[in-house]
Amino acid sequence: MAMDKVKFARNRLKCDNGNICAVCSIREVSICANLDKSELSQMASIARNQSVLPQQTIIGEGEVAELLFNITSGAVKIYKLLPDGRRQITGFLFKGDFLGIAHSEEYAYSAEAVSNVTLCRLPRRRFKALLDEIPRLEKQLLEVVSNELTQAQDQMLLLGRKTAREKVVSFLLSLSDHARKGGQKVSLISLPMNRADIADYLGLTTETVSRTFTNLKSNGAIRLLPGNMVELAESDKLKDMADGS
Amino acid sequence: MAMDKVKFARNRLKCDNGNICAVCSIREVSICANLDKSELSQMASIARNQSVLPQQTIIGEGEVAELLFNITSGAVKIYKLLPDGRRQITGFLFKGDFLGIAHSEEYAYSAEAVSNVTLCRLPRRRFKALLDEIPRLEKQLLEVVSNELTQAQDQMLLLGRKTAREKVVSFLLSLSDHARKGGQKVSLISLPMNRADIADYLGLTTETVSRTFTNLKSNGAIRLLPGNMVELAESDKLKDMADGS
DNA sequence: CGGTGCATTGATCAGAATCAATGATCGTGG
DNA sequence: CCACGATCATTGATTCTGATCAATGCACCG
Repeated sequence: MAMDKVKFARNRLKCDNGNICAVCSIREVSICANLDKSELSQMASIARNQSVLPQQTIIGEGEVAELLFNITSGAVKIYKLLPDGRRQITGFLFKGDFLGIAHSEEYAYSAEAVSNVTLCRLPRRRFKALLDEIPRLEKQLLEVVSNELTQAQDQMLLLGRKTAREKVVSFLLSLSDHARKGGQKVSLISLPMNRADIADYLGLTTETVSRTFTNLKSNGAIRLLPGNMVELAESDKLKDMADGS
Repeated sequence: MAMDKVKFARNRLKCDNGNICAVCSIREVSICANLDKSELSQMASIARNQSVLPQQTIIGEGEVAELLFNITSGAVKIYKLLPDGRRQITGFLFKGDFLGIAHSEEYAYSAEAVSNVTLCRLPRRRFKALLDEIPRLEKQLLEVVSNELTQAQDQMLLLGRKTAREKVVSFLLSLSDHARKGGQKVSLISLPMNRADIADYLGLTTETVSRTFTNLKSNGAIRLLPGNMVELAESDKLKDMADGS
């Protein structure tokens, strides 16, 4: 029965890490997509699972980058700080996202768990060595980083040129889009992060985020539901609001 | 004499593209760094030189990405537009920078020459094929893209959380830093782009950029010289101004 | 010499920040 | 189970930074 299976898997994990990648639920949406069995077992040999509680720091900007992570569940925020404490969240990461890529020896940003998070942890040196052995892995990584760059450029447009309302609507739509890719309902999304996080992601204050939500609510564009859920109106109308057209 | 050499090179270029990479002046600062002779000749076999006048469009957002470019001289701006014409310049590119990387089939941004520009043009399909043959090239590309991502995150911090003055000073310092890497004087930098470009890069208006320059000038932080040159004061003081500390 | 495009400066406005208070939610312990 | 406190979200009043509108100045070029 199911219980036994789980127990068996756990036991195997303790003494032998061999198949954690083979049974990984997020493999096909992660950097490990398209790897064959032997490549997966190479990955498994350097990978370890790890749990992180909300608010806990995963990596710190400027620290020596000894570990890389693949997010297997939960939400993570990555951010940069100014000396006086001003913060810019440069991204929210979810299951399947890769964390800690650094071309330099140090992390370029900090990362903190937003919700309960589980991670697949990889020593950087060994991962880099694997890149030489598994060309496909390097290709996947290049694709991941290119995607992140494109997203970063979209976010620059948002930060530099959009109004508060456009920023908030764009944010909600990007979460909705993310839910769509995960096969979930697109009109009902969850906001695991608090207002301060949203504000620091959009270059606003918590008060402005809150007022904008209220305003969108009274327009019938959204509904705020219990449990940090938001219901979106027809997305065509919202899509127009997101870029001012 | 020198004249004959140039003529000879030009003639070779017409009938045989063989050594354009071998003699490329920006090779070591570009994606072609660290390639061996045979790899360079593979690159050369698909590369063509191209000149672009100021203000000319090089690629357009949304177009099918058939070409990639390596900038061999001059300055290029890349940008994204909102439907109503608002513009965010996401980067200025200079010699050695790579242009047109797109994980999708379409360019994610537009690019336009700021000054006279010379390019090394590569058909995307053939370049992608080369990536499979030359692992080192893929490594270089990954490094380039990772670097751009890090820069993009810095720029997000700037756009979302810095004041007008901090933005302008950060911009000047980044140009100075770029000059330093190019082995030029760091206290005397050139601004090939106009005020509107700077504004659209920093998420400001031309008026605010202009006022901020005037203000920095009267503080003795900078001097505006003829020929779009700017002289910077001691960079320690400026570095503090760039992040509000 | 005039004209065109770009930069600067001035006056005013507006959107978002800041300062301040209140309200809602959740977890904890009595 | 309820009361309390802590944390987070919302709302209000006011301020301020940077945008907008408008005019002038400057340099380069035919």
